[in-house]
Amino acid sequence: MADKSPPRPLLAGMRLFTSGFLSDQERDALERAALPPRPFRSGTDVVREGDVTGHLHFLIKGWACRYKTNRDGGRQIVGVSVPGDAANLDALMFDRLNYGVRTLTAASVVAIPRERVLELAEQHGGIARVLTWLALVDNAVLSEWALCLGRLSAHQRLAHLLCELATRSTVNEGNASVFELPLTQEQLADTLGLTSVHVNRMMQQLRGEQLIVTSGRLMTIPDMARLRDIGEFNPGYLHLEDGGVRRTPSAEVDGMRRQLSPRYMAC
Amino acid sequence: MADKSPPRPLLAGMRLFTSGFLSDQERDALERAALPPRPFRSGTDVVREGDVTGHLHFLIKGWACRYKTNRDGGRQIVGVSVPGDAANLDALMFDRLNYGVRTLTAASVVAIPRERVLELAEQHGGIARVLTWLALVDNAVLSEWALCLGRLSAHQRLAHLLCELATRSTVNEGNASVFELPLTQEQLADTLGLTSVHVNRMMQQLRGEQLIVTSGRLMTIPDMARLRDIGEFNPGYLHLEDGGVRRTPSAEVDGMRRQLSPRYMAC
DNA sequence: CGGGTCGTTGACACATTTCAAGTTTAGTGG
DNA sequence: CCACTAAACTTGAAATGTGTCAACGACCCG
Repeated sequence: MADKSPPRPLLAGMRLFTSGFLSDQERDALERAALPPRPFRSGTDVVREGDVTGHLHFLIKGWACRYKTNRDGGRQIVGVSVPGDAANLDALMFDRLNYGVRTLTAASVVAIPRERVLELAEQHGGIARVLTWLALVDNAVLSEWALCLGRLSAHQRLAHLLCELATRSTVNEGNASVFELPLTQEQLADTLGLTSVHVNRMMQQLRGEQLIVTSGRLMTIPDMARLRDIGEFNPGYLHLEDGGVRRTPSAEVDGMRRQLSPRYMAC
Repeated sequence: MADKSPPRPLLAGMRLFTSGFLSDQERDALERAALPPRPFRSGTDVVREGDVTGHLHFLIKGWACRYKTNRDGGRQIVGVSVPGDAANLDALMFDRLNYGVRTLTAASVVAIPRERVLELAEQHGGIARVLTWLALVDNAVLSEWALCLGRLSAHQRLAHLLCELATRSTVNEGNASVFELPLTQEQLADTLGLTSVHVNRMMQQLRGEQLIVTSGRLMTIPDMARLRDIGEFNPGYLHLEDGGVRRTPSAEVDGMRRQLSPRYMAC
């Protein structure tokens, strides 16, 4: 019953919470560590490339992206964050970010001081675990993007990205999908390693094939199955369903068994 | 003083250890959890794409890679592991890997059962922390690769990769670098999102520019600075120097200060 | 009404792929 | 140690996907 009463349901929708790793007590501790939400205009930097930052940023509302630039100004988006996502997990361990974080829409962002998170992770197993889990999910997404960038055609890449964004931003309703896509064609290009001109053409192709229907920012995918097939998109890598390996259930006795057995070869 | 005496210096060279997060006690605990090393021939799968695995794999000797394939057999290498690296951190949290792990040379691999690692992370703050750190480093490398794949020319990409591998595989001696590069041109191509034919041509170009000298598997880079410049390579993202935020030194009092101050805006 | 961002188009240039040989190197068994 | 084979590396010519440049139109917001 101290003086500071934290605004309660700040982090409620965060993937950090919904993934099911945390006890109520752990959620409370994180809520208490969170700073008041901060609003951002669309297209502004939350953190600049190479900044020294002492805070983790979580997206309450709006979209954002991580991006890197090369010498002659080429931009590569290396991550898209939708509401509920962490924007810069790396800040937990690294002083200097090797990417910038920029909003793609107007957004509301909650920061938590890195040191507080590290302390909490030390005290609470669930928090330590969910952080590792989040990092590994980011990893899985980046690996998939590497496959796309390296081995898929422009046509496929665009299909793949649209599938991913549709899947992450909406609850799937049947085989169709409707959602607000805030990325401009140039931003899509920066994500896909293409030119905005070429993204435009590929988008027209997808429209011509009746794979997407657009009206302003609204994107409709009439037949997700077909678009998934084109883009070789399989949502497994997003790990939307799983998560929440809570404690370590039968691990104690199991671990001993495995330790003594020479049958580990069958890993 | 139980019956099982663990082979002691198994993990000694692992980045897990050398990053300086762990106490002696924590190292011991990990050593005890490690299974006996297993030898692999060059070019064999440690874990196949999509396998269910219950073990984390660490490379004691030799090189390996993580790879993914698309529908028509195109392969993309999404990670290269040198001795000391973890090969499949994701196994810590995910039942099914969305990539395969294949040796690039003859190799020796130590496995640790995932459940044991999770238990240990629960009990030891340092272990939890080093795992998160390793995941975030993997992340930083993948982001950099995304930038390369999306926004660098073939010439630059090859230069960049050679710089990275040189940096990771050897101690830097002055401005030159000599190391065994076990990747075939086809494997380089699978890493760079190119064709082996084109990698061949780019390699000849680099040779012609005196940026590299090859003799068999031996790769010599006479002037690292120049090659770094070509490939826009900056080793920061590898996080070879840093690591080892040990406990949370002045964090207690610092954290409080920051919590009360409205100056967090300057993050 | 005016200015700026975003989307669209066309013609052309070029980096990279594809295909289809050839040559060298490394590994294996006799 | 040689012969044999498969894998790795090279080479050239032609095809093509994507980039570049430059312009124009649509739309939004003040």
